[in-house]
Amino acid sequence: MALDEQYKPQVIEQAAQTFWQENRSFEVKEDPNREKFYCLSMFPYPSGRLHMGHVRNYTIGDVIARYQRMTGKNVLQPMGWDAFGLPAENAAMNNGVPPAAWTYENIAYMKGQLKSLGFAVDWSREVATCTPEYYRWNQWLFLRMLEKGIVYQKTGTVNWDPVDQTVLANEQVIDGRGWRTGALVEKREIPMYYMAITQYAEELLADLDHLPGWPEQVRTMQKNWIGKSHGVRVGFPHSIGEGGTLWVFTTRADTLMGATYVAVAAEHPLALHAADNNPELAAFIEECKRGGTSEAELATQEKKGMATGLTVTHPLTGEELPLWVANYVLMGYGEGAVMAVPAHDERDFEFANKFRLPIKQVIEGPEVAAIRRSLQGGITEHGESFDNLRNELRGLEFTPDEWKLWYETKYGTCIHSGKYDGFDFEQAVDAIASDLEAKGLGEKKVTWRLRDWGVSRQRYWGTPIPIIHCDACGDVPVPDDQLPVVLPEECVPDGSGNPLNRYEAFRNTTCPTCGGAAQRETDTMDTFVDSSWYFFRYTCPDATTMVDGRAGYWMPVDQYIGGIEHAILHLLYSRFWTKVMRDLGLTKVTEPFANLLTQGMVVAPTFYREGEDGRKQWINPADVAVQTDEKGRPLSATLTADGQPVVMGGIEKMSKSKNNGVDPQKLIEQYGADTARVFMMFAAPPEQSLEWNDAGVEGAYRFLRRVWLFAHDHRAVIAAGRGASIEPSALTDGMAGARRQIHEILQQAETDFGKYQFNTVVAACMKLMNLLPNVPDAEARGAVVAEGMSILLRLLSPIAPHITHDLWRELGYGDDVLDAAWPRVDEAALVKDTIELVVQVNGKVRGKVQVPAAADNAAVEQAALTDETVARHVEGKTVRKVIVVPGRLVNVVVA
RNA sequence: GCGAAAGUGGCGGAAUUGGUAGACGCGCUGGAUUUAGGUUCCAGUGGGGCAACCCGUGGGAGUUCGAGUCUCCCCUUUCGCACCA
Repeated sequence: MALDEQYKPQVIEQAAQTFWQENRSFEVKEDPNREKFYCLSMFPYPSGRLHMGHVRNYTIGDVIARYQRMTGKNVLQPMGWDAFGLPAENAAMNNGVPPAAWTYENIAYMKGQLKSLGFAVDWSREVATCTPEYYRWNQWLFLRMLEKGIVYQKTGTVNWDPVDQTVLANEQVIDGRGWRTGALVEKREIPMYYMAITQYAEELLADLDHLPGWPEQVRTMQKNWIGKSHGVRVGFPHSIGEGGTLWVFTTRADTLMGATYVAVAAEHPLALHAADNNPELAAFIEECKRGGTSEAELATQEKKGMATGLTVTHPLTGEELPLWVANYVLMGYGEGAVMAVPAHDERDFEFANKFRLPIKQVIEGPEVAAIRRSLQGGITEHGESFDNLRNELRGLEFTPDEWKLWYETKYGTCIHSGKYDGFDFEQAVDAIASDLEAKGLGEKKVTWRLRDWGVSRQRYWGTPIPIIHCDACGDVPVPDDQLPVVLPEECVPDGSGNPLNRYEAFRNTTCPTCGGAAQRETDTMDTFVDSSWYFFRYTCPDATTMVDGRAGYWMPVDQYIGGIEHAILHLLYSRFWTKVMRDLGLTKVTEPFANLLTQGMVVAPTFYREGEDGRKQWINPADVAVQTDEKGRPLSATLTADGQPVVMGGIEKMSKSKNNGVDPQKLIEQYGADTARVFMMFAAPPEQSLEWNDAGVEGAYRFLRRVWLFAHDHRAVIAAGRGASIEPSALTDGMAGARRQIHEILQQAETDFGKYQFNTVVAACMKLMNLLPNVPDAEARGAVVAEGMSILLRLLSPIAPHITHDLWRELGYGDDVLDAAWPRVDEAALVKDTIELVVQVNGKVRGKVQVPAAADNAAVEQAALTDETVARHVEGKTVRKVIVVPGRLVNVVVA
């Protein structure tokens, strides 16, 4: 007994976890007679240790899984490892250990960490993507997609480090330079395999409307990413080289009459042709190749361009338009060429303004017409009349604001457009498209922003692409009976290219078709392939095919939980793979994730000192003391070790680079898993970012200890009251009031649980805990306290499973709170005789009145007007109307 | 640059979705217990004012009897941008 009275999380958590393990509490089987619930958290990359983001993600998932189980569902919650990827290669370069050994070691350690958090995971279904048993199905499906024409080959642009002679990931390019060598990175075109996700663009877009369980913002982001746009393909005839037509795509064909030049990407064939006898242009094109390939980098770089000296012909006016090469036009996007309408496109305007290209207004909307009227006869900042200005544009430089004032009109009426004058957007597009079509120089067209998915990676630690290159037979798919193509696990990358290229035993093979000597493809697959279907494999991890019938029971995932940073790529690729699998007859589901919860980041304060070289040295918050004023406002911070000041760097995402991480392991050792879980659920709602706070952790611990101590102090009371039936009408007013509050809190908690708003669920549990010691010492106290405690334990059990597991048994409620029935509100406990109404005068609160719950509006009005303060504010004024919101408030409108 | 969000006390956040702004927790202040530190317990805590009251949800306008919530403009911060996962 004496030992019991202290809250010792390490002891009870160990005992609870042993109980679950011995009883195989979380291993589940398909049961067609029970409603299933597939609860899935995004699997971790085995980086070495869990970070707080993991802990938060898996705690949210675990709370949902345990809650759904208590509502009676057959709940599957699996776990596995996204085990291929770049960090393993980087680790190998640093410490000489092969990526495989490093990865498996990390998995073993992190699995132990996950177990110590008490997650209700069915570990018998564990999957690691770096095992041949898993990735053989990446290869198998790749080959099926190749057969169906969904996988194909073409060239793609990569970041090339000329010193290390290797391809770099975008992450490895810093300010246009290789992260290890510091060399200027170049763009390089290499052959790659692609997955034709654009074949599914229409369906991927349309099905977003059938995902009501996804956050609106994620659906919008995906919609914009897919980017369906209706426009016109326009041809500009030219006589460059052997002559031909330069094609562009535009969504604004109504502005075609305002096109004043045409720009192509540096890699465009016409640009290359023009450069043949123009060294200056050739140098410029070379310059455009510098820098990385990421869209953000390309879009924010300074706009550069150079005239080719060549022209193309405007398809409608016959006018000759200058042909430019511009770094803001991308070869891999659309036609690699654009028509430029500086008057009605901000980027074109900026470019035209810089290079003094003509600007021709062809659209006028109501806003601009109004400005024109106001300026009529007036003088602009440039000292010229508006109409003169338009004629003089060629010689003037404009600020973007000036341009906006005169020309920015989204949609309007065509002007200066010959036969199209007076047409609106739709009429102009229709007329121009049909005129172009008649000349064979254009037609209406739908285009997509979405591009096909390049899956080839020039890296070692990934799924080998199952292709064999034979001099005689070409590129030959590896036959199914030779799968998997097993990745050798002993290589150690050194930063210069893919070690598989030098690994003869892997590379050299025989051609499956002719039997002659041949070479394996050494590129591996993008790791997004691994994560695009792992949720299928969990349902049948030992299947001898890619998936089997068990997937039919569990899929789709009922609740998917993961970081918002995956809102587009991972989720889109997974949706695509699921549809491909469906078309191959492997599944009936068309969307993998019915409901999606995108959790926020874990952030923490940062501190630093500036070194002599001006570099910031980041100091861990654990080593810093913050001084506050008497209201608790932070004033300054000092390093605990030397007492000298450090700079407060603001709140940032927990990261190694800012040295503001908190190690979950230390937290668990100090306070236990339940405290960690309660704090994480309490400090913020799941979708918002969560600010780490050591004092807040203490608060969570204090709360759990109070629960523990109260339960132990009131064992006898609870034992006596447990199971006793409560007759609401026989309770004293005080007791009925206490019981009503308990059920009101339960009602609120129920709603919040349904919304997955766990921070207020914890708040509800705290309120219950504050209430229970104050239940009046009267008849039926034991029964009410026992009821309240059983509600508290059940509400809390998904969040703090260990302490509630222990207390549920200790207090004699049952064997296992895991399968206890979810608490239900007793409507009879909620009944009130009188209610309090707020009385406002002209919208300001002036008083409160008690009225019978059944009072009608007239009686309520009467009561409101007799309130002393209200009467004072109404006195001498005319009551215009009285608004009564039943059960809420009365608003007296006076004048 | 493009796309998507967020902004409420000293801090994390709450607000039945248009109806009492600040639940719950942290911090802070005062008190009790303790040899002391810690723990625990009690009280207070948006700002101003003796008070009546006034002000207050990033800034500015608007709709409404009533706006943190709806509409428009602006500012700031965060996430994603196709080879980090």
